[in-house]
Amino acid sequence: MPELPEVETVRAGLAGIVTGRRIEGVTVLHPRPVRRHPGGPDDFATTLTGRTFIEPRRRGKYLWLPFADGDALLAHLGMSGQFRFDEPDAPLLPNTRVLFDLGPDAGPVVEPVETTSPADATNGVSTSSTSATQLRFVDQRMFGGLSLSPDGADLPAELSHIGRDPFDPQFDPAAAVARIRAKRSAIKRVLLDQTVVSGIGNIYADEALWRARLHYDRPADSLTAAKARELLGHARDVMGDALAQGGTSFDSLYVNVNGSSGYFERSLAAYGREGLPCLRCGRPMVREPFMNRSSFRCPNCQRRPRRRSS
DNA sequence: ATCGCGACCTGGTTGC
DNA sequence: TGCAACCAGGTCGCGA
Repeated sequence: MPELPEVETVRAGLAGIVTGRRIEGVTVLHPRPVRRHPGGPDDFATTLTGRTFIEPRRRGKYLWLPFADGDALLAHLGMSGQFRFDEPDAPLLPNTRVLFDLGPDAGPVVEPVETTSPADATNGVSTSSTSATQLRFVDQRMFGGLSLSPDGADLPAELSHIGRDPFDPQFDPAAAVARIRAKRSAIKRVLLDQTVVSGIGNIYADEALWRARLHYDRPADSLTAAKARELLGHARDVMGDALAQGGTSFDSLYVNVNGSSGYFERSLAAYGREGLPCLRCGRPMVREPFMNRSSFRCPNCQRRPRRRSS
């Protein structure tokens, strides 16, 4: 599921749960998610135990969970990664890969739920649990990964090649426009290139291109600076809209995708709308393969570019 | 140096 | 009904 808005939702959820807490133990159930950790699963478990989290951070689709000692736990959700927070004896979801047992929350004391109140009996929703202390990494396809990044609290060295995302306070729009226009590749390929601008994936690339009325195959260096600036603005706007929606439909206990739920019903104008009318002109949207994946566009609003003349 | 493709995985859905 | 093929929102490394 994860492009920038989804990863940011996870980050914010993790921030409320792990910050200030100590790792009491780590269990690696499958070695693949820690494949990028140099010491392997056993070292991953032992080296993380005893460390204390400070507030999680994000760049693009990457997360890192800094420790008070200056190192960090680097995490990428891949295509299907989730963090879940559960009671240690709760049944494991399928594809649970790594367990982190956390010590008690050392942060501000939370008002205990008044369970004897008749008012509470009316809403059967359990909104909090004082015994949930296990952070779980669940990942079906295992494209995601976890590793310890030495001295990575500020910015993991592994992310040095990842460009700033549009929500980064130090994001430089003019520089991003210049990087885009320096590429001869198709504009969608450039949007997906995380070294140029990070955080944009297949869905939001299609949404941004639809808003800008651009065809995915348009050479990036054929865009005017104004058009490139507009496109970046659309990318940021659509991800901001998704983030605003995502923030509301989550149970704060579960740091992530509940997998199901109505979160998926974001207002998408392009992605997944094959055969449905373009929300601007009414023509049926089409799906076409591009870079071994699906691209959705309006055949009227987003015309295929003429071939480059030189 | 840059670009494009295939590999890496599991599981749900589609079509014969 | 069975089974193969296809599809999934990402990233990396390799060869050209």
